[in-house]
Amino acid sequence: MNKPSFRNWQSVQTEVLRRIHAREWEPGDLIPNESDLALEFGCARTTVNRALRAVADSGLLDRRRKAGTRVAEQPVAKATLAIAVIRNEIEERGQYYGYRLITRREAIPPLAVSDAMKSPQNHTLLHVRALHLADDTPYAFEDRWINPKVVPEGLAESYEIVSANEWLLKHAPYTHGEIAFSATSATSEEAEILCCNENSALLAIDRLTWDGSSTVTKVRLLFGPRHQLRTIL
Amino acid sequence: MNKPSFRNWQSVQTEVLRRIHAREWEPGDLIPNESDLALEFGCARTTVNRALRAVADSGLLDRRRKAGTRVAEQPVAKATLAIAVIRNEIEERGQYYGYRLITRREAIPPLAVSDAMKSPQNHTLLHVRALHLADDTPYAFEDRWINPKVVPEGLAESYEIVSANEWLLKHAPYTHGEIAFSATSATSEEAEILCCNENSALLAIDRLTWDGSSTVTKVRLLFGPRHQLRTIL
DNA sequence: CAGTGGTCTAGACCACAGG
DNA sequence: CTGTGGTCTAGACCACTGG
Repeated sequence: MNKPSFRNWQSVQTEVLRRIHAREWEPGDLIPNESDLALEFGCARTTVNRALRAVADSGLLDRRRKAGTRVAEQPVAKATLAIAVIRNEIEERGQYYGYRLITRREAIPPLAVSDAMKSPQNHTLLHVRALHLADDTPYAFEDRWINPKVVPEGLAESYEIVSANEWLLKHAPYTHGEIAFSATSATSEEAEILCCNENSALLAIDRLTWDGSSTVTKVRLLFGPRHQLRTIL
Repeated sequence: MNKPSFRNWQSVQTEVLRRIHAREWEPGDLIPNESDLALEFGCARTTVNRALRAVADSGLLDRRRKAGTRVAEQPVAKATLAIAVIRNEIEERGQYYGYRLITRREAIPPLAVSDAMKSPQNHTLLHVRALHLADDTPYAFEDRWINPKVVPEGLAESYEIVSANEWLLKHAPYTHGEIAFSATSATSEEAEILCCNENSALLAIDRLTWDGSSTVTKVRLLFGPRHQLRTIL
């Protein structure tokens, strides 16, 4: 029985995944080190490294210097959600995108918001609320606070044609952010905006983005009933 | 003005991110090719490649052979959610994990389930329902269907002590899966189980896992009101 | 201290797709 | 057809950390 040769890191990865799946390497097992595998696979250690790194990133292997590489006992599934501009999201489904500005004003935010944005309590922020539609049906309600200290040009924008969602992505760079998914009951106002029943269960996405140590914007997106966020594992 | 030298791919990545953030390279711009950057940065092309690949993975660059590398016009934020075993999730918060089996029986699933699992309509599956608790408070309701054709050993397990969530991860390998997040109103039964009000908005996670071309299991996890899934961008 | 993974290098060949 | 990114190689040094 000949050893097949592995010419690229993807094929090495496939073989590694096969061994894990076939329980040739069982959960908790220490697998051979990179040099040995390189020898066995007939390729350079770099190639083995690339493959093992990819598998480790997916959560199936635990790697530690000196301790070696082990098959994870309880692999942590990682679901990656792509959060695109809402317009693209809708158009990629082949639907017609619509947008309607609801309100736009400068205001002192509620405590929960100024708090989360670490903004002084009496400080005015730009508050924009708008509706995104797919094929003329309400799709998502966007409720956003923008920090004019960080994005002063944002005050000059009306957000009547271009949504804040899109405008900010183009004009307000950010370094990092947080995102949270939750469920909430539609208030009567939200129900009216989204054309659903009051107390319908809505999927909410809250995002807070930072540019260095300043908060750029905080947004809550409410999706219509039965909306799903899907991805593969 | 000296050119600082970049000794590792992380520092190259940092510099690339800085240029994008500082708009030295604007959205849509074609950036220099790898060889030129390697020259400029005083490192090997491999190192530049590694750095650019990392940035591209995060969505800030678009790379195409021959066409070169461009700064993304509308970077797609990618939120990666780690879906761990519920017990670990709770224990990592420093809470006490509890588990209670609600029902366990072999049954013919409703059409929606047999359909999604691509199982023959009259085929019996194992149906397990259980509650996960954090500090004796209901945390998540697990409603699961298991395919005994794929996991026959699963029929011998009582799931009274070890949750199906945990048992399957250890004993039923899978190759791929789908996951969906949504919001739903608590039925009266769900409300009773989770100790919340009927019609409360609950966060639901639906997972379907495959082993090759066979469905292993389909599970719906319902989390108590106000539960959030959080991650960083 | 010594073994492991992490990374760098210089050079090479290749696959792909733009013009 | 040609320039770009994608990858491989062999060898080297380094950083971390387990024993």
